[in-house]
Amino acid sequence: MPRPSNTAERRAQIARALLKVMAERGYEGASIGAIAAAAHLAPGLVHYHFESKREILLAAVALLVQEHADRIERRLAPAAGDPEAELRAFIDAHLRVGEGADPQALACWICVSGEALRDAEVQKAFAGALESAVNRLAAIARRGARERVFSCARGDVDAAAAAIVATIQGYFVLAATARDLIPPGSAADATWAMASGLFGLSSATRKASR
Amino acid sequence: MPRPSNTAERRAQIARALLKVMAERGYEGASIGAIAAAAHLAPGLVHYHFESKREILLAAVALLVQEHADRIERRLAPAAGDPEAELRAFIDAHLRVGEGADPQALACWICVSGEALRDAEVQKAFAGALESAVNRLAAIARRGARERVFSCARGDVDAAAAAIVATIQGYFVLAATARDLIPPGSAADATWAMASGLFGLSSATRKASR
Amino acid sequence: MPRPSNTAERRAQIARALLKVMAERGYEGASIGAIAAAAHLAPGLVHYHFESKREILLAAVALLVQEHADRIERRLAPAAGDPEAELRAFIDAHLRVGEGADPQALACWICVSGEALRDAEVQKAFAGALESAVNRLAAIARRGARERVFSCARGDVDAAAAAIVATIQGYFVLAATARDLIPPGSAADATWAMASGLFGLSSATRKASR
Amino acid sequence: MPRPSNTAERRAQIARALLKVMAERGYEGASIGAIAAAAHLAPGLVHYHFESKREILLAAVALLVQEHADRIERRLAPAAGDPEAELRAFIDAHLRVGEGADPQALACWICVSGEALRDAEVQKAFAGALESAVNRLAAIARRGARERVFSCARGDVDAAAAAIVATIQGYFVLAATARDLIPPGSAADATWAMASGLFGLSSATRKASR
DNA sequence: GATGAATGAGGCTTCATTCAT
DNA sequence: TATGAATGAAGCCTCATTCAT
Repeated sequence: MPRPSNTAERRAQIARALLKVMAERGYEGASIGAIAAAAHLAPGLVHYHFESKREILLAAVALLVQEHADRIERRLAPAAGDPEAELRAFIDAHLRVGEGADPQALACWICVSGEALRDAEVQKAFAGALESAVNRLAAIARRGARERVFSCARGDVDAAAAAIVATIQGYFVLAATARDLIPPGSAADATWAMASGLFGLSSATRKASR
Repeated sequence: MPRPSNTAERRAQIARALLKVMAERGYEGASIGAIAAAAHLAPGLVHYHFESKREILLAAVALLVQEHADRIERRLAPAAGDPEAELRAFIDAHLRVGEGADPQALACWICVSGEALRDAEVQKAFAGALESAVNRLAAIARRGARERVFSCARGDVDAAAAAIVATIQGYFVLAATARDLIPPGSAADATWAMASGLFGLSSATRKASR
Repeated sequence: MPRPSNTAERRAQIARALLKVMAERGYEGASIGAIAAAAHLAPGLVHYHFESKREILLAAVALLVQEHADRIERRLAPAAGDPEAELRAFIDAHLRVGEGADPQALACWICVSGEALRDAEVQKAFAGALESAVNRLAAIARRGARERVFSCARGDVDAAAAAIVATIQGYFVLAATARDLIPPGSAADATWAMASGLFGLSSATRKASR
Repeated sequence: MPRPSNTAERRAQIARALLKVMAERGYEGASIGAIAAAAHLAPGLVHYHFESKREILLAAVALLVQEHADRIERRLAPAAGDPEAELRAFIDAHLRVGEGADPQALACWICVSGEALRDAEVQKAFAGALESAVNRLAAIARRGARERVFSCARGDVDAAAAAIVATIQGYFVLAATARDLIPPGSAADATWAMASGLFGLSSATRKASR
């Protein structure tokens, strides 16, 4: 009678430990030993639950992406149905809180972007997360266009969505590496102003922001 | 008969080799041996010219930053005096060519952002480069505001400049990790549209772009 | 099912291997690889049980000192209670056997004295061993003085003890580096004669020696 | 017309630099670069004047030995002709000043004893120096015996001389590694007392010491 | 003689991974 | 499942030595 498997929790525990260590030492710097220590596990156990260090990274990225997505959706929910409010919520969810919140996730996100350059699987997960964001934004934009709230040429929606995601991503990098360059509290507002430029929102609407 | 020192060139040679290797293997993955090989030098020579691997990184970052700055200035020169043209040139210099150009530099830039998280010196250099960009942009914006080309609240100039730099930085990340998300050729235009939103450029002006 | 730790034995095994290698190649010359080989272990294992090479040295010194102390005490036991016999036993234990015995320990002792110059911890252990010897001798001398066997000014006891220890230490060096200078079998006798000079032992007593 | 050779001075300069560096880093720790720096020379020059690092060591040992011998002879000169005074001068020359004097030479001496274990040439030089000391002492002792100042069995002279040299050597080690064990100023006196034991000097004579 | 660059071997250490228990 | 030991491959760095100038 095999004891009930706890592999799932263990895996999450280990993946989370990697995020913790990776945030301050990077992926290469996160040794199995350090990960095990952070997870309060014996080193040998790590390779019982994961084939390789890379597998842990993949699990960690999945965790990171999932938790981020969940958070965004939670923030988006109240604004459901109102494109402008949704757009604003989307931006705020990323930058109003995200600006200072969870520096660990921020650091990991940067690390992951680096690993994505060299690991196809990581790249896929990372790009997938970005794509989801773009798609989410594009959906909002399309609805806004349909409802005449946004004025955006059909074909430009994807470009616009990508631009906003790029801005958010760029703010992440700045926040993590050159925070002083961002006037406090300006990220979300400036992004909103930029989005206004993209979607032809009126000045009036823009002023109303925040 | 003192031999003429060739340390300066050697250092540049080695730093450039690091950029080459780092682009495809990351900083940690760029072993001294690999760097030496890429520079066509004996391994031992690397540590003759550099105290440590980290020193090479610092030199490489300096090189990267300097060459980037030079390129930008070259692109900005023709537009000197015309704020709108300068802004456009600034964006184009980063995203029109940069989009596909020099993937090596792009990858290195991402790597460096990651190292900046853990190394104060790298962080300083990286943040310094971003700050230069922000300052350059802010100067353009201030002039534009003074000349009534841009409408931008005094205090928002820095925020606006940071926002544009963030967007560019974000496009770099997307270009390196999720290129498919960027409709070809859209980066510069979308950024211009966003900048228009920030600086209150009229539709008319916007259409004229590119 | 925690595996029973064998670290203690392994550490001793490795420390002993260091002594072995150090005896013929010196401390610097004792590479981790050579130590591992002498201990019949994989190289990587050495650093599993020791933080650094220096830690091995410290353990080895402790071992060396302990084993030496044990040997001395064993030799001293039969003479317990008779100051003169104890003094003689102390000298013989170091020089009668020590003269030719265990050249490995002898060489290591010299090496350690050298390392003590540069490593505070080693110095502490080395000086501690010497101090123990001095104290042991001083205790014997004090008792001898109390019992009127030795005539020794109160304050000179420590100086006398140190002098004898110095002589022994000096013989070690000579034995290891210039054996020919020591007429065979003369070390213990000459030291005894010198001790007699220090403690005012009568000629008669002196002739009785050995 | 070749420029006049300065090799001799250069060699001495380099050998002396080795002594300086070796005193604080040991022989292995004295890299050619460090030696060159200490000698204010370019690294490449060292191997122009010496075949190998080992050659420098041999030269340095010779220097050390020679300078020591010179110093001793200078100290011995005033006492020439009086065996007891010579003996005392010999001891004082080594321990009265030597106790605290020239810690660099002291450290080097310990280092050299260690190298002597592994290098036949060094061993020869080191043992030679000790032998000279023993012979010098033995000559003094023989004369003292002839003049009835010392009472020392014919055959024991060499053993006695070796014993005194051993004591001195041992004091060197103690002075360098466990100075606290030597009551200040006691080394020479205690050695003299020991020598008295060896040479049957009367109490009266002993008290006159110092 | 002198200089600074070049070479390549080797050392300490870290680490992902495997394994016996 | 879990543990701690074991393995061996690199990696960074130091260094004696050689060389071109």
